[in-house]
Amino acid sequence: MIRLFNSLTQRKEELVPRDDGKVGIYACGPTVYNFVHVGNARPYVVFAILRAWLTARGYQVVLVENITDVNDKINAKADAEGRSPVAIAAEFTQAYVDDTDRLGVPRPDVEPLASETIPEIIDLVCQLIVSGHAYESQGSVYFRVRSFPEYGKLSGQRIDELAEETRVEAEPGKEDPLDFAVWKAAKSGERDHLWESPWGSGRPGWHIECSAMGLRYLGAGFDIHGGGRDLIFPHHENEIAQAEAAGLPFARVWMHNGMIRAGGEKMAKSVGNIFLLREVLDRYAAPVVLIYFLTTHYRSPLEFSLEKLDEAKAAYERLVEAVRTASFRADNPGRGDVHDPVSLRAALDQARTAFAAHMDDDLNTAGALGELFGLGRELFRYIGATDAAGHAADTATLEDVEDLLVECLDNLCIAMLDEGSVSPAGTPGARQAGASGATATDGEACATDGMPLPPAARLAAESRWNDLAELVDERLSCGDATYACLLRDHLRAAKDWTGADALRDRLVAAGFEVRDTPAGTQVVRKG
RNA sequence: GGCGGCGUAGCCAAGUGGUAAGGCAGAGGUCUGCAAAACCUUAAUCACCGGUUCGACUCCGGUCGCCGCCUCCA
Repeated sequence: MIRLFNSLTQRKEELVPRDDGKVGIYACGPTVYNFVHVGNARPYVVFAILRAWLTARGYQVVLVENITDVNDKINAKADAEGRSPVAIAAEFTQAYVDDTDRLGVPRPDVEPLASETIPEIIDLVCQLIVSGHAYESQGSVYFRVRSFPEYGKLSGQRIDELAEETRVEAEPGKEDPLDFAVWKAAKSGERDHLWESPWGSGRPGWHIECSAMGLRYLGAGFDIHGGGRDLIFPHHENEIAQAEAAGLPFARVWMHNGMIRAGGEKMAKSVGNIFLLREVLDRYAAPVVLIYFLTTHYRSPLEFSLEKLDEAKAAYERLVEAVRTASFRADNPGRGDVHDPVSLRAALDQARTAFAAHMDDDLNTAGALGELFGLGRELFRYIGATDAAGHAADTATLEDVEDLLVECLDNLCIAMLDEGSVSPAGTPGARQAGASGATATDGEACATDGMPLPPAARLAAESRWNDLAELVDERLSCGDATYACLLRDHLRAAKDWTGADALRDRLVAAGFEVRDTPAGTQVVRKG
């Protein structure tokens, strides 16, 4: 059973989709007048992971995330730069897609543009006018807030109190200061980014595009609507009013992510404490940024700092180490009796169950990740105990551990990067086998001029150490440490410490970190 | 002023009516030819004050502090 905290009711509720087995999610995306910052990226990540988890749970999910490309701020920027609003919107829409793509998180299923939803918006405005919930005035159309008794149900505000405290200035043409524009008449001199309507040339008000797009793609009474907490009022409140006053039930569950802060204050363009997503991704690999996001519950505020990213990186590397170790030891179990994996098996079951339970419980990614770390510790303990006893590792269990870790991390959209790639240039998805012969994938990239190389393992088996040694540097230059590892195993077995150390130095120079294990030399690529 | 949230070890952060996951950092130790990685040990009367309860960090009330929204904002 999936439970989600619903801002509308202020409590966790069981997810009961409108249509059996299907979940529709609408999340508020950016207004494109600048590069997105880390704060903008949080909902992008949160709702992508919600979709991933619901999908893993067997639901058929549609995630709609709008791009608001019609907005006063876009026009303001265009004016300031002497450019067209269309050009500004196009530039930053592309930048948004480029930047968020780098997170390595699957894109939303639909990313509608406000500018492509104008007919639906006009239609909705017409319905509101017909039903008496909106009125035209001087070419603009306003929503009559007092005509909608439920106004304030999401934000917990009462209309009368809003009226008393409102800082909204009375605009000419408004019946009530609380009323808000659903359609804005073109100002004199404006030419771009305008559409014809029954009320003359103009553009939609800020909130209505989301009502229209949500209804268009997910239909009335859709399941989940998400966005940042700061959007609760007035944006989401108004979305509800516009849709429901028109007789169309809106979202049933509202999810709001907490704000990212910097220096104790909300990260916001207006505060000037923003860190652009692209800047962060230039310094930290995508999975590290995801760990940073996901080790705090999505509803809590999250402080941004480079130190926290560094901690996330260390945490990520521990997970990578666990996956790498499970993989390497599964491939190189060692000799002797198989060490009893009962405790590791228990940890595996525990992690599998608890991970899912945490995710089911309002997307508790922090708790879920904790389970993975716990499994990692049990894995390391098992390996340690196995080595201490001079036993062999249980291959099947280790493979199960690796599979579970990778699968769970995949649910969190956290890719296990090739360790050499724990740097921004990394390619997601590569999994290193970890064994002495682990770098086969890299070796493939290195042409051999059609000449089949003698497999390192065969040379070693035949004790042709000189032949092996001759190939070490050549293969190392191709990123293949296989030969070096096997030669080093030989040197260490012969207690040739000088030779073994020298070879380690060469491996390090080639970008590898070297670890001696009872099962042989393990190398790890370092970025 | 109204609405909402938060306050858990040095830092970050889960969580539960029955004596507190995990990550980072620190200290000591183990393993190792030396390393690396890992493991072990080590730290919290869960902001404060009351109340309910056999028992609360977890429920209720109050206080203090911090944050968000009420204006554009993910």
